[in-house]
Amino acid sequence: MIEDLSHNEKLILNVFKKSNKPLKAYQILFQVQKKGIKSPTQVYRALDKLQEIGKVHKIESRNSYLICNNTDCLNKSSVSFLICNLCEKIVEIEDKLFSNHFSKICEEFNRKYTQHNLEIFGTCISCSEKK
Amino acid sequence: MIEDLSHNEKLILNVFKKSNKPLKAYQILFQVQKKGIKSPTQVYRALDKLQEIGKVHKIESRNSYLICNNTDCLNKSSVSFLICNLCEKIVEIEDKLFSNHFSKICEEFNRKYTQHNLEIFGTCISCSEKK
DNA sequence: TATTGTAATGTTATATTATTACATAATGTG
DNA sequence: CACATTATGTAATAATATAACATTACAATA
Repeated sequence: MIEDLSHNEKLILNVFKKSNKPLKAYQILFQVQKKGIKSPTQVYRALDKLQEIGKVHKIESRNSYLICNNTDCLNKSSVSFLICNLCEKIVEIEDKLFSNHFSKICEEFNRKYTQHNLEIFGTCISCSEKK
Repeated sequence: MIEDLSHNEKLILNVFKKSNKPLKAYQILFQVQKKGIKSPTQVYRALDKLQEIGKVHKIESRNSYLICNNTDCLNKSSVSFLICNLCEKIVEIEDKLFSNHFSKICEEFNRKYTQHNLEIFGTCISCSEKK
């Protein structure tokens, strides 16, 4: 629940809401320094919490973080993204299907599925048209 | 072709061959310091090349690198891994199927698939049995 | 309201991962 | 050999992330 976010957590969530783009931890830090947050630790703490509750996801290959606009994101820890290889625009995909599919794959390899991280790179329509 | 790897590239590929586990750049650096390699730059350069030719893949969520044992890996830039969430054992999955599937998803979103990065987390059999 | 326990914050330092920029050496080709 | 190209070496620094510990805020309850 967003209501019980702490002061710092709300601050940083707001930075995401305003930008609606993937952000890096130190970009966020620079944004909130005006508001009194001084150290990376504080940012990373908030990011951790926001990730735990599924409001923010990390894009591993980019070391960046993206707000989740799904009202109640299923992807607490599992995430699937489409990333444009040219302009870096990123879209999150909802994915019950993926989880089921990946669970089966895990079974084949004698593993118990817990979560996944999927990044699909491709050229978005506007970048395709620019050529 | 492995034959036309440079001296440093071969050195570092050998470190992977000996360990056969995911390695971090600075772990590699410590290993090869005996052999005269002194700086991270040198390691990262070799890693870049090894990744380009598909002999090594990066595991983004771990900032680590893994040798690819497929004789001629299809996954030059696309990779799919199973990662044990407990012991961190990692297995690479070959995946023509994935690429096809992800291409279709890209089409649905008006994108042209280029590559992907998939990390499926799950508990491996030996970790399951330990409980 | 005083006490006390917990969660949140603040602060400093440092670890880890990766790149830039530039200098030097080695190697192949005309 | 001369020259271009590729590989190496070297130093500095940027970018990302965590550890450790001090302080404050705040709610529960005696």
